[in-house]
Amino acid sequence: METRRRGRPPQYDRDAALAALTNAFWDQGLAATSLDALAAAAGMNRPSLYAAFGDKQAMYLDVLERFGEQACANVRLAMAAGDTPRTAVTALLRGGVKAYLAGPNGPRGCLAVCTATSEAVMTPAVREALQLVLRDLDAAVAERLAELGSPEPTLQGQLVAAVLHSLAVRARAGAGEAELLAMADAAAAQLA
Amino acid sequence: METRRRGRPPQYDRDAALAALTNAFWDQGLAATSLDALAAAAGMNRPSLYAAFGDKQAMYLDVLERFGEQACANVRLAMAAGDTPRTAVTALLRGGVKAYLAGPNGPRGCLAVCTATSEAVMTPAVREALQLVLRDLDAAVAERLAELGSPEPTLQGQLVAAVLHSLAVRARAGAGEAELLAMADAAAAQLA
DNA sequence: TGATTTCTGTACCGTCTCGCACTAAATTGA
DNA sequence: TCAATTTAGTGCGAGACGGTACAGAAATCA
Repeated sequence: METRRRGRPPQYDRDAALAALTNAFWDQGLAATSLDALAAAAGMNRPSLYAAFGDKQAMYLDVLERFGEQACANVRLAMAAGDTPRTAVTALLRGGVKAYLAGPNGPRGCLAVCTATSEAVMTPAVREALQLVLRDLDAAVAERLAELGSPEPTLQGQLVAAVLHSLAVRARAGAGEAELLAMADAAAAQLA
Repeated sequence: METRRRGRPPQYDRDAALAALTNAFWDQGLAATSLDALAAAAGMNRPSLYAAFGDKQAMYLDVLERFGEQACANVRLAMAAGDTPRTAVTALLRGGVKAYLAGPNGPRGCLAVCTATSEAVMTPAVREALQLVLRDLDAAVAERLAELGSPEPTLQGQLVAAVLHSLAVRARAGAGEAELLAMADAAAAQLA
């Protein structure tokens, strides 16, 4: 098992702290979330936060990258449930709606699309990280569509991901579940 | 002509100042744009900015509302060029790509989708204003599609607007023009 | 010509924010 | 048992930030 290290054992759990940081950034984005808010959310003092996760932007980039990985895993999981392009895309978009409507302070959509985009013009590291997340999401959708025999999975994957982007923005802007599900079903009917 | 008012005449031009505030908010969003940056952009002192436009959030909401109006006018103008749903949607999406790639500090997409979304969870006024902008955009697209004989213009309008949202986010994240135009054309081919 | 009105510009204020210095605490190892 | 190591916690400082008070400037009006 895990070898005990010298020195004072940390009181924080890294995964739990990252989850807490994710939640804080998901609600307010990078600029609007203070270090005090991040520290409070993680249950850590600021010096400990710095030692564990780096500066504020480094924390956000860490959160964004992990979020992208998790989002791709969710895409694969959701689309695995469908055995045709249509059923796979329906499952993906409907699952997206559910996820985007969740949040302790109200529907918060997708952390990447809904918060990283704002920082993208003036913060190259965020722009590049967001670009990677978007491309990985496109690729995950395209890959499953190819498996299911879609004739043009790359462009198709992009269009399906486009609907996900919009569903996320609309949910975060306050659109209702029925409206979002109707849009998801219409998109699946037309795109797959 | 315009009656001269008593007192010291203002040195700023309201429309020019609003345009400057729009540019500043478009690059960085609400939280990341400081008052000093806004004042510098508008060529005004902070007290004058406050007197003319209210507090920072009021400025942003003003900018967002006007942006939404202008965006709807742009949608109508772009779609008027098409005489079928397909040509109208193609013109709209291609025009959107051009607009989203512009910006003095790099591609900045759509001010509403790309910056207001981040603030939407924790700032009800921004969420509601964004919701209105999104709905007006949907309606503008749907209206023209109805004119051109689209069988289901409301849902269709939403899907086309969804592609616009995604194009904006992708442009701001650094996607290239060729890729965005290919996606725009594929979307027009499938949705109209 | 002075009063009144409206705007500009400087200074100021309180709070927030980021980041770090330093001490104390909690562990392992010699 | 004490040194070494690693982490937690408090306090600090400089600057940023949002916003306002107030004096001066520039106009109109009586």
